[in-house]
Amino acid sequence: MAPGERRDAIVAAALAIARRKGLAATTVRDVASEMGTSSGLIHHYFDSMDDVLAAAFDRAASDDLARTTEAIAEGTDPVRKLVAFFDNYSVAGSDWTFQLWLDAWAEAGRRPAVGATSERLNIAWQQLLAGTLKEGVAAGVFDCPDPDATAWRIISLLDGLSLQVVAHQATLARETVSWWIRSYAETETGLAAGSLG
Amino acid sequence: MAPGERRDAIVAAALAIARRKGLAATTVRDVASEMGTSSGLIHHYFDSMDDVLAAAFDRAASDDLARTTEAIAEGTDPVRKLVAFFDNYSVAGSDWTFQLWLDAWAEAGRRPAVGATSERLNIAWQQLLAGTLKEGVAAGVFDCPDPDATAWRIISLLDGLSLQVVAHQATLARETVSWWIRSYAETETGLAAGSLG
DNA sequence: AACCTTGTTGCGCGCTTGTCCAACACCCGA
DNA sequence: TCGGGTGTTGGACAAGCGCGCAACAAGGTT
Repeated sequence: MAPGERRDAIVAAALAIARRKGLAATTVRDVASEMGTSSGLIHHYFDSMDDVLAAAFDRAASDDLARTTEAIAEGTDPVRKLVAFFDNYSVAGSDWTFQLWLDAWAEAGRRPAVGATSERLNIAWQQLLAGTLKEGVAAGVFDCPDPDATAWRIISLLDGLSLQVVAHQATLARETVSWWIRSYAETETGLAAGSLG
Repeated sequence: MAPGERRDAIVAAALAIARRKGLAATTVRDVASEMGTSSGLIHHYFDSMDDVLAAAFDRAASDDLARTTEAIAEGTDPVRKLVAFFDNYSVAGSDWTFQLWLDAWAEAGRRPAVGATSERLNIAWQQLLAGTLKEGVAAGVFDCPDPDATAWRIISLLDGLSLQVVAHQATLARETVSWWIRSYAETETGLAAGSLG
């Protein structure tokens, strides 16, 4: 086994648990059990459990981001790209992935390392969307005076609504949220109602 | 000491700790130590720690809600009421109150009592805004086909943007967020640009 | 063959958590 | 004066945590 591969396996196992139980509830023994190894092994590759969890969150968000970036890169039609963005945004996947974001946002103000990671990834998501918008504007498909600001607003509305879906499961229906977001994005980009499905 | 007063003192102590360390990191012993009493006392007034944290969060958020409700009730002009709502929404006050919301959303999935409280208060805020919108519609000032849905969207955008301000302090400026929200509310209510200041 | 590095094990120490409980203090009505 | 709620204490408890450590396995170097 190549060096670093074992490390990756630990992160992957930690992530699997975290998606299932939440970041805070993921323990050294959980990870070891998931891998079928001993708990001491984890400490051989990581100085502390905090480091493992930070790496797991980083990877979860990075993976989602990479997958979404790829999905967007495939098409050429700006409208399709926008749809791909919404289909891949974190809450569209597992609820626990979004729960990871909730955990990160709550801890961001108190733990600098977590805050830096979540800020970096949040900005990366915003830039992905902003880039898509800019392409659409350049192609004459979107009418959007300030794509950067629009991207922040769309992502924030998405986060705010997703938050209700994940934290309070009965308050808002997932389909309703999806519909509202698409409508809002149409307004912000000057698309005709229903363009985003 | 009047009955219930001791209970309030526990809630106040728990709130003080929660603001300092976070809702999730607040322990029975922390609260007892803050009060200068024993840990057993907390369980004499509360069935579980979950209940204590829920009560602490409840108090912080309820205070904000009551203050905002009062501020809105003072005026008669729907536009002024809407402005009052934005001026009093939690992030407009102290960052630490909004930080408690972040904590509560993250903990909602793990602590049933906290989840129920945050859901209830979220809905209360939404209804306060929805009520204001409905009044405006009845008065012919707002043009808003579905005030309930609009209220959810405005609050979610507000939460999503506030989240960035509080969790990642350098990413978005508070004034920018305030401006975006007002613009969005104008769009949703058919008000002329700049009506909300 | 002897040795050292590296990977891995599994146990257990020390600590913290929420919860429970027996005991004590106090005060008010009988 | 007595009795019994009520408030309060402080510690015991089991469970769970991260972490360190002595020991063993295996392979490469000398």
